[in-house]
Amino acid sequence: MDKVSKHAQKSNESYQRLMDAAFKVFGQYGYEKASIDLLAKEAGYTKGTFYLHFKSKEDFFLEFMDHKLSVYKQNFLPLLNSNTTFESIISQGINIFYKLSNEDNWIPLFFEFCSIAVRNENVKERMSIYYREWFKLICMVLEKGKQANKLSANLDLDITSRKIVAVLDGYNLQNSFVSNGYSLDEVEQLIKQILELD
Amino acid sequence: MDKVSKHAQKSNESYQRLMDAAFKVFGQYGYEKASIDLLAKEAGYTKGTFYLHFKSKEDFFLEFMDHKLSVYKQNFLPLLNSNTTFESIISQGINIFYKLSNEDNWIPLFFEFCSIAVRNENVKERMSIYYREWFKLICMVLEKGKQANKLSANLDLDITSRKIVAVLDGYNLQNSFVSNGYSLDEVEQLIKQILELD
Amino acid sequence: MDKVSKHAQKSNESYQRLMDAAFKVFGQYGYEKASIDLLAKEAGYTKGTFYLHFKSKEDFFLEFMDHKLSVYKQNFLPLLNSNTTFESIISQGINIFYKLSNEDNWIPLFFEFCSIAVRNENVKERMSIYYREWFKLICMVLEKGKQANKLSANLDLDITSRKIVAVLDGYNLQNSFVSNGYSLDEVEQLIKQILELD
Amino acid sequence: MDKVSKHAQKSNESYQRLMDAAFKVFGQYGYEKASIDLLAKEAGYTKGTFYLHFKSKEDFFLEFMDHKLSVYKQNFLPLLNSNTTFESIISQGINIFYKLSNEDNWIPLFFEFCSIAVRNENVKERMSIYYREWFKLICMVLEKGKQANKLSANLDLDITSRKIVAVLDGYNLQNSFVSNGYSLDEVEQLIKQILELD
DNA sequence: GATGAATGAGTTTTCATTCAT
DNA sequence: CATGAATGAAAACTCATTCAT
Repeated sequence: MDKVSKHAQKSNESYQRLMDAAFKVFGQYGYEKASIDLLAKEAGYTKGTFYLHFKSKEDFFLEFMDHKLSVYKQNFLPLLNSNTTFESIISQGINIFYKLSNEDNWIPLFFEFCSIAVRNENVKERMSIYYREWFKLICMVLEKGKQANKLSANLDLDITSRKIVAVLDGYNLQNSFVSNGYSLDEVEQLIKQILELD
Repeated sequence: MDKVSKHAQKSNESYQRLMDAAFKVFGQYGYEKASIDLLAKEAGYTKGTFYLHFKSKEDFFLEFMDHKLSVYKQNFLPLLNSNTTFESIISQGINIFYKLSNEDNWIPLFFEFCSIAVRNENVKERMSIYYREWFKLICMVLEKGKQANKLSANLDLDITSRKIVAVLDGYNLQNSFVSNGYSLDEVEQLIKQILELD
Repeated sequence: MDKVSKHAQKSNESYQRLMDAAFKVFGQYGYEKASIDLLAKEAGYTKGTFYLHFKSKEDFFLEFMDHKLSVYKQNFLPLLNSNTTFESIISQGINIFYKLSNEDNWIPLFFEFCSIAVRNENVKERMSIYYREWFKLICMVLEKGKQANKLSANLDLDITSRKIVAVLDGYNLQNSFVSNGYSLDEVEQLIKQILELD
Repeated sequence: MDKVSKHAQKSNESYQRLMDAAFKVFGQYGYEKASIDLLAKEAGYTKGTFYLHFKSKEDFFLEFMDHKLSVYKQNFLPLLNSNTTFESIISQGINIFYKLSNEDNWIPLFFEFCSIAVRNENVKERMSIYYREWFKLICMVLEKGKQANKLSANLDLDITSRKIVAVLDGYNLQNSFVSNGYSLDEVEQLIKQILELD
């Protein structure tokens, strides 16, 4: 293994470890209270290493956000190639959503994204992209439902996807603060009602 | 007069001015970046005066949150005594929600509440209370629908109120980041679908 | 003594002490290595107090420069109202210059001003003003020489004042690095040669 | 090969490139703000290479100073072997001085040397040597004037050379901050006055 | 020779909080 | 009631230097 690749490998490792640490630290402390010091220490490095990779805290946050939202969405891609029934795909989708939502730090992180986005155009832009991709992905899944004659040909997929996202976001919000809020079963039931599947 | 009894002084002018300033400053800068200096100056006072009324920034934030959420809910109380048709009450409610949501700083502030709540038990407790009261209020409205035979007697009001809140929250979230998201009409249509009014 | 004046008095005192500390600290360490920490400590305060009075290090430096250059020039004002012979006024002026130049920290500070001025437009602007006032003052003194028929009516005072300043600056520069450089007597002799007094 | 013998390696390409970079970078940013990173990059290398050649930033600066001042003086050596009239040699010297002074970065660098010298004995020592050599060189030129009977045999060359250097330094200082300061012609006129040539 | 990852001490700046007036 | 001077802890960011490759 030559010099170059050894250096590159080390660089990659520290980059990755900083990203991983960010998930934990930004989730746990929020953007403002997550210090670079803590972030770096959590990754097993010192501040200096952080600035070797990123030129500022905001820069890093943006990059981390891109990374995190991209990974988040990839979890849903298998739905597009699934061979099971449409109803089953819907259920699976909800389950994946549920699993991801319960990952430590994801919900706090998501609120952080929202909270910063309303004041920072760069972050807002990323949220916007994230939502659009979200809608598109759901539209693609719903399209399969139409092709399988499970959904009415009249159903406006754009609007429907937006409704579904609203219901899921609303569910997460509510469950963060109210124990014994409504259950996943009820989410599924509501989504099926929106899809006129029942 | 000790700090605790300060809660009783809500009629004070300085108290009110600080609350108003908080709505603006916390909304615009977020909790962490809103300095006491700025807060006090916005209210027309200096730091010293702030500490005359509140023992810490967190304390103040908590009291402000109580104040703000309480004022927020009061906007919906007229719905309970309204004499119009049930459908009209629903429409009115959605309109009030829409108007409040578009008030400057409300959405940023709400995200701030969420973002802090997931990490701070005191704030979380308040969010929890807020949501419960929200549910209760909607239940009371829906009860009128049942009495007017507009809603099925079988409809589980607890679950239904939760669904409605989710839809409204989800709508706000989405509209904060995606222009041309779904419209108020669609919200109303979806809520009516949930209520099986159509 | 009322509250206001007590507060104002304290404020004045800390401002003054910070200015005094600056003369010592900037002179001793130079702008870059003079930390706010040290500056404040030298004045008997902490960093926070510094930022109560000045919004940044650069801002402070500019204000300090104004202050210092203004005080510097005031030392020469008595020359304008002196009643002695023109030759004596010239000698006195050179002596004042000599005394000020040998004040601890003045020369280092002056080099600092020069060194920063070439890279910072704000500082350069101040240096430019300083020099122009310098020229003007010398012109006024020389004018007295003309009125007393000690100087040729043909002498161009603008050019002459510039030459004198150059000789004095050059003297200071040289004496900072070379011991046994040329003496004050020689400066006086050279200036008299420029003035065609000999 | 130890660090000390590095002085002998002045023919190295990397050495030369670092020296050239230093002229630019120290001139542009000043000693404190010129980072090794930038210095190395400007020379086409990386930090590591820098430390291969020099043991510290200060060390490098000292060596750079030696190098630069030595190159500076070499520009005047042709004057010693010139065959033209004494007056013409004087004019040539002033012109060389003028040309060098207007080289980008030279004046800022010179102020940097001064500014550091008053606080650093090593740097001061080099400035002292520089000035002494300067005086010596001028004395040698003036000696030619004496031999050609252009200068009075009574003229004290040591003192005269000091005066000339002061005038030149003063000219540079003044022209750095005041546009429309006195002109080269006036410098020449003043120097001739000092030499009693007029 | 040359690279660049990693460090850690140091720098400017902000800000919640206290307290004498 | 109200002020504002003073504090000190903590934050983002910089940079000379080292060293494994």
